Amino acid sequence: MPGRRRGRVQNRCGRRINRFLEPCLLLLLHGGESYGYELLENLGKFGFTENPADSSTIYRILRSLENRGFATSRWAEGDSGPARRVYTLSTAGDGYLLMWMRDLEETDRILHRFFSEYRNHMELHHSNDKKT
Amino acid sequence: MPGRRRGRVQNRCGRRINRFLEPCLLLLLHGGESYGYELLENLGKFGFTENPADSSTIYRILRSLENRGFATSRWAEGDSGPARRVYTLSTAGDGYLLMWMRDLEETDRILHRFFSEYRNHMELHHSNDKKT
DNA sequence: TCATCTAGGTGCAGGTTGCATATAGATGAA
DNA sequence: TTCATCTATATGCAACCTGCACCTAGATGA
Repeated sequence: MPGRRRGRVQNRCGRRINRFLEPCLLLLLHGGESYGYELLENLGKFGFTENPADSSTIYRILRSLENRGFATSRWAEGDSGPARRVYTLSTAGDGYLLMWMRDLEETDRILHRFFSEYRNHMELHHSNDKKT
Repeated sequence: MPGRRRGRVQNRCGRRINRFLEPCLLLLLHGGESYGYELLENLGKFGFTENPADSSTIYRILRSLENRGFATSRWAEGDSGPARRVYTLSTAGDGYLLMWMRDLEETDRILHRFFSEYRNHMELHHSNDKKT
């Protein structure tokens, strides 16, 4: 239910973490230069298989990474098909990925704090059920 | 850096999970009826201490829970201070909390898939460093 | 010639959220 | 009495994020 939309259901597909596509792209680019279309296909690693990521979001994130100095881009011809805008991660980009990693670890702690509260609460709740 | 805003830094404080305040409020309300101002204070359980949640968000979520039939509200006088709008979770609300729980567990899986990819990649990366 | 694939991109609308601000009753100190 | 402060709820706005629809255009092969 979270993420419903008027008329049609929004394709949120597990992307419940804000801007999660960004660290995924950073990690892929850390493995070597690449371009939008290829990155889109490699996102399967992160679970974007059933519900693939939207290409517009990817292109926008890549541009914003470049604007903030986390990557550089150049046009390159491939073996086939149209020219590609190939992105390379900068040193600042490496640092940014590390920052994202720490941020996501913090998110994980918050999540598990919630799980702990949930279990704790439900145990009390059920033991109260038995008493009454 | 994620979550920056023009001019000032946005207080995103690790709340990177979409609508995370909602399941927190649901869990608190599952423990018994309560009202906005009190809920705001009890959110500390979930790690909203250093950067407390914004009250406007809480009041909006409570209203939306009521609009969707997940809670009911009534005005009640307290021992002191102005009247309070007291919310009670409905049966549908219990189910909604359960749904949120499953959703967050899925989020956790996605998160750990990323961590696994990250560690995997960094190991390869470092072993390549040694070779060259 | 034309459909299809590859590749990159824009515009828009809907949803989420933090900040500023408004309102108002209750409380206690000056 | 006046006034600051606490308690309590609420609205408007702007920024941000994202999915969907749609567009352009080169390459490829039937």
